[in-house]
Amino acid sequence: MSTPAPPGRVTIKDVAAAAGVSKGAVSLAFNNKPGVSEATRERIFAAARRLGWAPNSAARSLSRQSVDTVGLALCRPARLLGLEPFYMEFISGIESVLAEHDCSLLLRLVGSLDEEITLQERWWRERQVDGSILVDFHQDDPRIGPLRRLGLPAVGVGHPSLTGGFPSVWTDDATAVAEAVRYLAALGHRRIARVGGPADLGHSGIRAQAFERTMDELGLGGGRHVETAFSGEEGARATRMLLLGADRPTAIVYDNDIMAVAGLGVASEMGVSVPDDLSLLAWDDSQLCRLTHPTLSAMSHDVHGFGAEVARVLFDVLAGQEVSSRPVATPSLMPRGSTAPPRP
Amino acid sequence: MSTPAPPGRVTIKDVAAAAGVSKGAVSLAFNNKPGVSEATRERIFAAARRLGWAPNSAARSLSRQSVDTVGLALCRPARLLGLEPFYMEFISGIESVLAEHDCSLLLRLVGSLDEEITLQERWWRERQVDGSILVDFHQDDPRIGPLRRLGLPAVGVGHPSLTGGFPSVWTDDATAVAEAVRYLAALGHRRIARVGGPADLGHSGIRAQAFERTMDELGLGGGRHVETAFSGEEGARATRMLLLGADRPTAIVYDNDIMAVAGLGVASEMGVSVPDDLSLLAWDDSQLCRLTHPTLSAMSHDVHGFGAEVARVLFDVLAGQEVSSRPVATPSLMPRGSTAPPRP
DNA sequence: GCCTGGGCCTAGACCGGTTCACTCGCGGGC
DNA sequence: GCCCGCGAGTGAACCGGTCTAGGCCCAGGC
Repeated sequence: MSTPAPPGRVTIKDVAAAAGVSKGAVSLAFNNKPGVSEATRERIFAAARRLGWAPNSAARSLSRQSVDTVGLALCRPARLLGLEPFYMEFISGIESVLAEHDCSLLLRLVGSLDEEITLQERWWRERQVDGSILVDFHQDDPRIGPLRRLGLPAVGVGHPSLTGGFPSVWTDDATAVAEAVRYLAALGHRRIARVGGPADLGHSGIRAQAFERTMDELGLGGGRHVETAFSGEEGARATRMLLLGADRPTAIVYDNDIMAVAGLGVASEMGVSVPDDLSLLAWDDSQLCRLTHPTLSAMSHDVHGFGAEVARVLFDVLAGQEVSSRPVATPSLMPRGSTAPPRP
Repeated sequence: MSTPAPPGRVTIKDVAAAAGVSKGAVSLAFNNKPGVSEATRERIFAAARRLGWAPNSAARSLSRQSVDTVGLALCRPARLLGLEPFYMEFISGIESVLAEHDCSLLLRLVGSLDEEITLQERWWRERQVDGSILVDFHQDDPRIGPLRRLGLPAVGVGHPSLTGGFPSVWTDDATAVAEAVRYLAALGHRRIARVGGPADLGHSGIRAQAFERTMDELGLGGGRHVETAFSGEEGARATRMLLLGADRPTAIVYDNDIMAVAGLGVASEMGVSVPDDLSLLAWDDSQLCRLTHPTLSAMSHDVHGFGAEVARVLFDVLAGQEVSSRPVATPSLMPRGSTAPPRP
């Protein structure tokens, strides 16, 4: 055929010329708006295809005043993130919904919440994002004030009591912790410990409280927790500490999968048999829980769906709807090989 | 003070007016270009700070003809990705370099290489990215033709023989595999097996060849491999198969960490003692390898640095330099608790 | 026959930056 | 005294789309 692609970049003007119409018509055709006849529309598409044209996103963003991009900053060292199956799964859930809207995810790893504040301010001021997803809320999270003042459209991942006015999506961790503890108690465990995240991290705090409350209700005393930073190494250290201490627990609940795996390693290293001498319960239930021996019982939830729901709420926010916070399904127990009645 | 931020969005014009200069001067000041005096520059910065202004990125992209964003599409199911510590670490390495250039990473999970081709074409045609990072090359990778024709600036992660003309960054897997096999042979192992990725995946193919060649050289016969899709489950299945088959191997080399962990679980489940009855060698050496009992010996490399180097090469490409492919450090053996001489 | 209305399409303003050609004022050299 | 050059700063074109106001034409109603 003829008309090889022009040497420089091809713009809407070239397409318009090739189809014998004005720029406006091309724009209408490509945005599926009325105002061009079917025949013309076809001609325009043909010309665009022939020239290999697609609308320049910067130009479109400029006049549309929206960039079809949302931001997500993760504030944990990469070494930990890579190990947490949670996030990739969560991200993929987010993306599955974004893709339906031709929207992109801007991902950034940051070192601290202050760094995230700076980043989000830049993203918003420079209009690099239409809105953001905020995760890992802390008690009195420092991001809330600055970002709310900024007017950044955002959705928070975490209990509404933590997200300070940002619409939120959360799992009911308190109920899930209660279920976990009651299950272990029902098996006959009386000395139950918990290896959690840092207490100032919102959901860790909630889980910690729920743990103590449930233990109290069952008349098992406060129960011990150890705080860690979610890393496998610290999970191992915490487990070692618990197993070496007086009043060794017969069951341990972990705040994520990786620490539970590490705990299993420690038990094996110390010659403590799982589940005979020690029951272990993981959290999140990634595939990792099925790879160990024994397999890990876990509090299981649909992380992909969680991410998807978060994205949906963000779109509601962006559409200007007044959205209310909403919970997604509560994690539920998936018993496997690492939990059993304690040895008499 | 006075001058509260204007109700609508604030633009360069507002800042110019507030500082009593022209738009051009503001632009010069903000881009650290000569043409404005120190005093004026200060006044402009003060005004911008007061109004909370930052240059609109869409507008800047439009006139600069660059978007300061690079693309990365990952083509593996999220369920696997989340488990592979490799990618998050790799991404964080990429970002560490991008951040220095005020550049963002556009990340997308795709389902197939064809989907990736479509995506990259869109990204490039719409100028959503200045360039891309291509990973997971296959033999005769279908992305090469279309994307090279497109003129997409990109860097390939993988041996130059795979990346079809895209400048590449790679680790010398062949040498690393040879080291792994020689090490096991030196311990006294004669029946060594390998659990690898799909053979049509470039680096798996290279490792497979190197494995066979090295086994041959050592007079140990071809050696057995099993192909998997990198998932823990398949790693477990492959291990089970090897251990149940005739001529059970005394050592197994895995293509990533997660399969090695799964292999360890299977050994434990089958009552095969590691390392006494079976040696296991992982690949990548994420933190995971230190969490199991016994700890996993692994071929170790600096994944973060790998990602950083890839980003650096991409910037060279974007700067229009004629760059040549380059290797990063070869993975090297990190012996731990999962390898030992075979029981006599 | 005239007016109305709707379908199709165009011209041009506009989004908010960057950049280039140009002006202005001033100091220095001869 | 005149010219040159340079630093500072301006105005307008430009990037490539979207979108609004309006023009033209034809069918239909009274």
